[in-house]
Amino acid sequence: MAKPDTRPLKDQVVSEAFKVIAEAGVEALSLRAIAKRLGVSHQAPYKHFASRDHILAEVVARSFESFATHLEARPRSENGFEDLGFMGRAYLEFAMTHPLQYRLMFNTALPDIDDHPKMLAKSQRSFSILHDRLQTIPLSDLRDGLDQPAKHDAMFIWATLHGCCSILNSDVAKTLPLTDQDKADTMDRMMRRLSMALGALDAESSNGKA
Amino acid sequence: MAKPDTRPLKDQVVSEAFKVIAEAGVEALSLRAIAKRLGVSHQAPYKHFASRDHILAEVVARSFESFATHLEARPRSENGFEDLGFMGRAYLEFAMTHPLQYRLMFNTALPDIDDHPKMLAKSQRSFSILHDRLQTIPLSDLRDGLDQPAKHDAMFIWATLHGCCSILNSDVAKTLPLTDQDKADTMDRMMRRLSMALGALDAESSNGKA
DNA sequence: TCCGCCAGGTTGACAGCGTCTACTGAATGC
DNA sequence: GCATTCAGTAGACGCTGTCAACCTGGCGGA
Repeated sequence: MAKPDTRPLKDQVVSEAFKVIAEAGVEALSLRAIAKRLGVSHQAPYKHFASRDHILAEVVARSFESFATHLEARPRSENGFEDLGFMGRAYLEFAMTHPLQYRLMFNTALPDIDDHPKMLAKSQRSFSILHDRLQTIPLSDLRDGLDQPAKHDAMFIWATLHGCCSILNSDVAKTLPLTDQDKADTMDRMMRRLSMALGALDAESSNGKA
Repeated sequence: MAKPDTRPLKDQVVSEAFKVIAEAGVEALSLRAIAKRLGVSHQAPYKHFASRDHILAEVVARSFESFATHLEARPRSENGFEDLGFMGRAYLEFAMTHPLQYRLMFNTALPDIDDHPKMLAKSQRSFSILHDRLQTIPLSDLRDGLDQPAKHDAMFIWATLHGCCSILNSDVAKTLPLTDQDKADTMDRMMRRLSMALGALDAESSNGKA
């Protein structure tokens, strides 16, 4: 027997929306369905949120928060490259275990950021975790004369990680004959190639961990 | 004065849907709006498509087709690595000039593939262009014992390219202070890091083209 | 020539959606 | 004790995709 939820309706709405999106994706989010499930009229949520987008922004912000928390909670290492590897693993882990939440954050047409400063702040924090970590790691110099190498390398690493899980979780991947083992292998190889790209691993010296 | 479109309604519907998606994204696709714009009743398209998803699948298939065509039309090189580089450029080029179409193919919840074999075939062709090209290039051996290295390396390259333009075009990127120059720089650096990852470029020898 | 079929168009209806407006009742402040 | 404000309800509007019934012009066969 479920105990009745005594939290303010505002919190209940966000929780319920979060649950719906995690289970069925953002397309399935319906204000009226949520209101019905919470046992209130279809207009009640409007007393707490100006529009559907405002609820969505709240869920997105919350998703970024738990994503950042997951990254911070990775195993730590004194060795910068190893630590970066842990972060990469944590990134992939989150994306593969929370695919719809991940898709919501990175693959969706989000509400206008100007209207939702909280969402903006939470999303920026996720990127700065990666960027800050990179600052203290001696990556191989590419001598391409860019003035903010850490920023571009952060983008590169992010892009690779994102691309990997985004593709593996995408509908397009379903069009390819990929087993779960294939996916795991792809992630492993990607992590090794990533190490090579950053100058942390030679082709010759690699038959195990990065 | 626009000449009246004399093609079968079926073609007109697909063209119009394609146009809407390229201009305003898949969320803006409305059957009734299309019918109105074509000057027919809202039910007319149903004589040619079983549902909205069937129209969508047609547009997706067409998008994959033009994507593959764009990849095939890249400048060619006898040098395998250079040719791969051209392909990467062509990939980024398409994604940056057709952002909504790209997003449709790779970042959208697509119609069920089992119901749309044509869409499936067109999407597989895009991947096989990359995969086939890789087969004849001597990439650095990672000695990780995977039995289909080309497949996993194709996934890696695809993931990196996809991640790059997916992120640069995503709404999340708008939350970061990125100028157009930054984006171009990120793409350049990514292409160089990609070369390094594949063993085609040393850190020391790189201050120009890959 | 007439009949029937049928592909391709029409109109009308339905449920679901987000959102606007108006109303109600309870709590709060002066 | 009255006014204001907050939280929730109820109904309507226009939009969506989809189902059903109806109409119509052209074609094939008798």
